[in-house]
Amino acid sequence: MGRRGRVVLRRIEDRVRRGICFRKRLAGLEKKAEELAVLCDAHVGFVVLSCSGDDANPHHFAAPATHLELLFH
Amino acid sequence: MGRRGRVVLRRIEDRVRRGICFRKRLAGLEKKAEELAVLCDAHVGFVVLSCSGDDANPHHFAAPATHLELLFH
DNA sequence: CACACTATTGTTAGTCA
DNA sequence: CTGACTAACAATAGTGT
Repeated sequence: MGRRGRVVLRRIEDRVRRGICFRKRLAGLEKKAEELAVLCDAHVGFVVLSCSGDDANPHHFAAPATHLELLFH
Repeated sequence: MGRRGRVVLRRIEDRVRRGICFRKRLAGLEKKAEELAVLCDAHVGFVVLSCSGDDANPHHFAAPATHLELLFH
C-alpha cells in the first residue's frame, strides 16, 4: 500500500484516478489555505474549476470566511 | 534541528517567526495549487493578503497562468 | 461510488551560515 | 534579511472494504 514513487507533474490521464486525486488535493489545498490564514494572520481566497468535467461544480474557499468570501458571489 | 512538535492552529504571535512562516507557507500553497492544476487538469486562482503587515504586498496566483490571472487585474 | 488505511513521498519549523 | 539544511510532522496514491 501507500505511494509507490514520487509525484510526476503531469496530467493524470485516467479519468477515475484523476477525479479521486482532484478531490483529495482540493481538500488538502483548503487545509493549507486555512492554516496559512490562521497561523500567519492572513486573508486567503481561492477558486478551483475542473476542466475535464471531473467535477461539474466550481469550488471556492475563503478564510476568514466572512471577508474574501464576498469575492465569489 | 527540524520541527519539534505538531502544528498548533493558532496565530503565531512572534512577528519574525510569523513572517518567515508566511513566506514559506505561501510558497507551499503555490506549489500545491500548481500541482492540482497540472495533475487534475483544473484552473486554480488564489489571493493572499497579510493582515499584520508582515508583507505589504498582496499576492495572487493563477494556473494555468493565462486564464484565471485576469481576475486579479 | 465513498471512506479507511498506510507506505511513502512531501512539507516545514527550527537552526545555522 | 536570505537561503540551505534536516528532523519531524503532514499529505496522499494506491489499496482494501
